[in-house]
Amino acid sequence: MDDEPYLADLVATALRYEGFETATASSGAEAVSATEACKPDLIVLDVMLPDILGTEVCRRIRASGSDVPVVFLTAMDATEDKISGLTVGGDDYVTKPFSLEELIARVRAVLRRTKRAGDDSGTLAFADLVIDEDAYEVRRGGVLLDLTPTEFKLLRFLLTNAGKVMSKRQILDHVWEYDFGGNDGVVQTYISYLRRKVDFAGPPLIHTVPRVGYVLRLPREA
Amino acid sequence: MDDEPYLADLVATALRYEGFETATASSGAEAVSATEACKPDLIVLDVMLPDILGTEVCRRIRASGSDVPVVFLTAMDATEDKISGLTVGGDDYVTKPFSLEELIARVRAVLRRTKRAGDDSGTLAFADLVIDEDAYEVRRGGVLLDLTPTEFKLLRFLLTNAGKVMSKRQILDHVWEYDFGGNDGVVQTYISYLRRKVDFAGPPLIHTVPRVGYVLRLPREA
DNA sequence: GACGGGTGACCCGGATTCTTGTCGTGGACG
DNA sequence: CGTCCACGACAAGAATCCGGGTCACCCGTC
Repeated sequence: MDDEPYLADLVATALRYEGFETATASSGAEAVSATEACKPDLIVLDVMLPDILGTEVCRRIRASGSDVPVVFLTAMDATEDKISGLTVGGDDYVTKPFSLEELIARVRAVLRRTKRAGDDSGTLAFADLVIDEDAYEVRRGGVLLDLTPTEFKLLRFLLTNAGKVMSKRQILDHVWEYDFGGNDGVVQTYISYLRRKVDFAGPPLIHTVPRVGYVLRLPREA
Repeated sequence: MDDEPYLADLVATALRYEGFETATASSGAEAVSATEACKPDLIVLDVMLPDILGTEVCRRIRASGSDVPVVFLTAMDATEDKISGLTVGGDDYVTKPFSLEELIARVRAVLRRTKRAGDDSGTLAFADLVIDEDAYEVRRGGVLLDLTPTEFKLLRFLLTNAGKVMSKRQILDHVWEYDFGGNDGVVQTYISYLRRKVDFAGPPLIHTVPRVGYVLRLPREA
């Protein structure tokens, strides 16, 4: 499934954390056979594999008659990868280095799209806060908010974990790219940015739990 | 399982005390083989091991097809494992120095999450006292209490051991970090703080057993 | 070169933690 | 019955830690 072993584990763990069942493969050949054995609902596939290209893996899987959704992991610079990835039947791709939060959002989006449930419209909501993942839009009480990408991902993470206190470290691990080396002072800064935009009008939804972390939740009753 | 022998024993003892069955390994290689032999429900793994990195141990365990949950113990300053907690394929991580109480709470949380029970929502309760670990909230008879982190951990410890008298020493050993150097006068102080907040309204739940310790229990019938 | 997003450093004010000290209680013992 | 002592409750205070905000720098793009 991946060329860097720890990356496969990282992805698998993050997905398991979100309640998905996972299996990993360490080579393209293994990935093909594992797909036939496990009949997965979705495959996360690195383009760079030790034996063959991920795109080739995807082609073989398709050739075997499976239409399982595939999300590619691709190096940032490789613009060619993107093109070939989607043309070979991938459903989406994420460029490295990515954040776990980003990957999981894509996985959910693809699953949502392929399962024609239609009940879930690609929006997340909490109180009067609505996130449209497809349009990359956030509205508070109907008013469109102008967020930077990092702000958007941070808010989406807080929203998907609404009611749960997340530590700065957890936030850093999920929202920032997996090879980010900095400390978690950044999180404070971005919480500050978000508050300015999200809690500008209306009751505050982003709360600090001192020495523990941050939560998205309704304000306490007075 | 650990690089500092006494730490492994400390953790094992604490877990056994909580009713878990435990086995320890003193090196990474041993840990891998012991995992295959014992089929544990969960592994507590120190990142710094004498032979190989804990992350490598985790990788090998995963490679052998096991998806057993792993909780990492990691040094805070961690210049090495900048590749932070989740980045190594674990389900959760605790930074050293930690309190046993904290570690056990994490272990329970991971077990709760991985077992698709879903019925247990992460709350503990005794009488009209309810602790929500996700939201870091405590309520007495529905009224929200404002506790500091240390107060929270102390109350959680008393609650998980409701009805059992815990000595000041035990409390100190479980609630405070394992390398805490102070004396147990601090326990008295925090019991005092807790009483002021928890037993403020309603019958007292925190009781002193002179010369023995403290208990959380219902008041005696008059 | 200008611009905007992202990061890390800094300072301040306030909360939190831990220590110390005083006071009160209850039991032991002469 | 009086005294002493151990222990616990709590108050007060000092040191530390941490959150919030601001600001300056870096780096990419246009």
